Amino acid sequence: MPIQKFMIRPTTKDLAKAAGVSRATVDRVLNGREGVKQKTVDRVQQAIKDLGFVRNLQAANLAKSQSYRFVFALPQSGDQFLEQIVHHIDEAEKIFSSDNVSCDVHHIDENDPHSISDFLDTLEQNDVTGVAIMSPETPQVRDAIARLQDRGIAALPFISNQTMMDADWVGIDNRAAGATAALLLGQFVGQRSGSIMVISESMQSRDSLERRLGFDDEINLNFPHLRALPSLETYGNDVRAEEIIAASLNSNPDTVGIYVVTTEARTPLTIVEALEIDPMIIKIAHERTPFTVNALRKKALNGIIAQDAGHLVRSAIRRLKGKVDKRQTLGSQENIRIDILLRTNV
Amino acid sequence: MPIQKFMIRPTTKDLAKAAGVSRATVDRVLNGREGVKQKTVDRVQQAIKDLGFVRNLQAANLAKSQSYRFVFALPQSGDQFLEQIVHHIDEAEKIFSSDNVSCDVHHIDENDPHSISDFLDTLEQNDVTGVAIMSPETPQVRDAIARLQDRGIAALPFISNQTMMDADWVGIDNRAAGATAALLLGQFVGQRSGSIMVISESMQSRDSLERRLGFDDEINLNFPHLRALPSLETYGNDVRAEEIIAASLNSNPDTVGIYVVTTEARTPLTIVEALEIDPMIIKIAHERTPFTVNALRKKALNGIIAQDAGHLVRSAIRRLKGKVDKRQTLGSQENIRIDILLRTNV
DNA sequence: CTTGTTTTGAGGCACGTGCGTCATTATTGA
DNA sequence: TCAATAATGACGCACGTGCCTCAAAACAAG
Repeated sequence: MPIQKFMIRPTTKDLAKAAGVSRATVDRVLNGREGVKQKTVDRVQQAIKDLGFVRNLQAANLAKSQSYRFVFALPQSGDQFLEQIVHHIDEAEKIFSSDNVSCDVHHIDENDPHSISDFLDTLEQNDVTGVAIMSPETPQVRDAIARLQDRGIAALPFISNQTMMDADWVGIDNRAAGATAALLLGQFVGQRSGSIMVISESMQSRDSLERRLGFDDEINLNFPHLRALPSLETYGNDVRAEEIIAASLNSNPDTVGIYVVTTEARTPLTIVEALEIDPMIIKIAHERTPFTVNALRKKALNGIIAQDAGHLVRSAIRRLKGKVDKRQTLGSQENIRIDILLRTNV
Repeated sequence: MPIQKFMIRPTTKDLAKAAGVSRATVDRVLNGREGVKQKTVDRVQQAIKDLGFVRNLQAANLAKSQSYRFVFALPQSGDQFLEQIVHHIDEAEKIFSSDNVSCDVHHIDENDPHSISDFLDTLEQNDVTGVAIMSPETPQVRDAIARLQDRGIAALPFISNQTMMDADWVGIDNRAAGATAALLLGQFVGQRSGSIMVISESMQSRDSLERRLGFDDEINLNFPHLRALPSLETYGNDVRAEEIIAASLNSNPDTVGIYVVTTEARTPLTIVEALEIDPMIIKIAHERTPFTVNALRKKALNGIIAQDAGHLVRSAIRRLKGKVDKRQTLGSQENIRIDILLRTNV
């Protein structure tokens, strides 16, 4: 017979029998209640090992009428990437509804660490089981996250990393993303040599900095004939953006590539397009949005370095759920890949 | 208050009250048992709509002690890609164990449609709830799949497509994958013009054919200075492979790129490497395996077009489960992306 | 020994659904 | 109208776990 029979999972009843105790005692051990002799605890633990017992989460949640209420604390910008995120949160809520997961989005002012901290402090364990926080790293936010966890609320840095929780966050390695942008741009430029314009909304954010670092490393190491110019910072000001981009093109007529570091690529790319520059100049931007996809299709953009918004959201939910259930989530599916999007695979 | 209260999901009890019937009748309607007047059915359905009732799958599975036993029917080749798939099946089994999912792998002879069909015919609903089938398209297999479904066993074409189930399969659009390979190769080659060698184990398989079609379309349309040579078919024979590759390089000294269509890139790439050809020749292959990743790292390969093996497996499981539960799985997470892997984002 | 304390067992209810049985009511046909 | 049939209700058990109470047993200290 080629097919193995399905192994019936042992229940707490089986455990009790194997350990020679009652179900009540097994229950006390499993749920860490006190009043059990160490010797008895050991016997039960041994039985758990021997039988390979894993408790039935569904049944447990049913009994507890446990439900998972997660909050995504996101910046309030009108950014298209953020819109995608919100869209995928709605979609994920449907997918996870059968696991009793519900999600809410709460917009925070990413420039006001105090208000973020205040908001996080208002959350109660009764209302919220976990929070995914997309916010720049500040001491206030860091402390608020620590307080959340003390109150028994799961917390997870989301997309924007927080140094203190190195392994425990959801997002891509921005340094590698920058390097990928550089490699793609460098290869697409080919043997031509010249300057590369680097545009960012601001170099204050950790994400932009890391991307830039990775970008420079790769260019310097593998494309010595290319020269990455200092970052042009738009500060979200369209007039300023237009001025500095035009000025840069003027003073660097050998520009062969443009790299938009920032999430919001709309402004810089629209400006670049209006300037009607040489179509041979290679243009790379980040994040898949309706705008960037359209730009790619009409060849106004040569490549997009992206992180899958849906995957980010679902991974965050799974990891928050994992924290609540005190399970460890499995690595390979939570690893967010750096996607390269071209015309043919968007 | 920024956070919405969690909506308590209505139960069958609520349904019964709302429809003015007993829980038994609600149950009869929900599970499609007969002996209920149409008028009553309608009233219950209306109540389902009104309350937005969705049955609690966990509780239902608990009551039925339902478990999902899936079989992956895979070719028996020693292919590294297939090894990855098997590895991810093991991993996925852990991830899905809390959903009562167990998976088995069964190797089939992909060249013997009869034995495949025989194997599928032996499966009983009691032993197996669903099958993911990776096999070339033949009438025998198609019919066996139809018989499976008649017997109430979910079936899903896996990676290898079957025309008859257009939308209902797990895998990538191979035509787009071929086009992506072409676009990447074309862009990497740059302004140089010349020939492109195309290597495949065999052009019999639908996958290879579709990739080749997509590849040619893209090259012809957007890279007129490049010429894709006729496919070199190795038939899995290493000696032959070496001969035809060397011969091709000899007669096409203007070769600027090499595209390995087949899943198993090891043989052709090893041969190419041994020939010590011009390192400027761009080399693109398919699928992420230890070999291709290593080749990418040491720059023996410029890019990989891949489909995420873990994602393929998990998607197959989710979709099989969806069929069994008679739910529709949500699109965006089941869409298998065409990954582009470079040195920096493997 | 007794007393007090800790540890354990027995049992029950709950969660939401599936699936029985049996009795009761509504509807139909003659 | 009466019997036959169809439709429905009332009720109970099951699934595996959490959590509670109360009593029984084991143990410690005096």
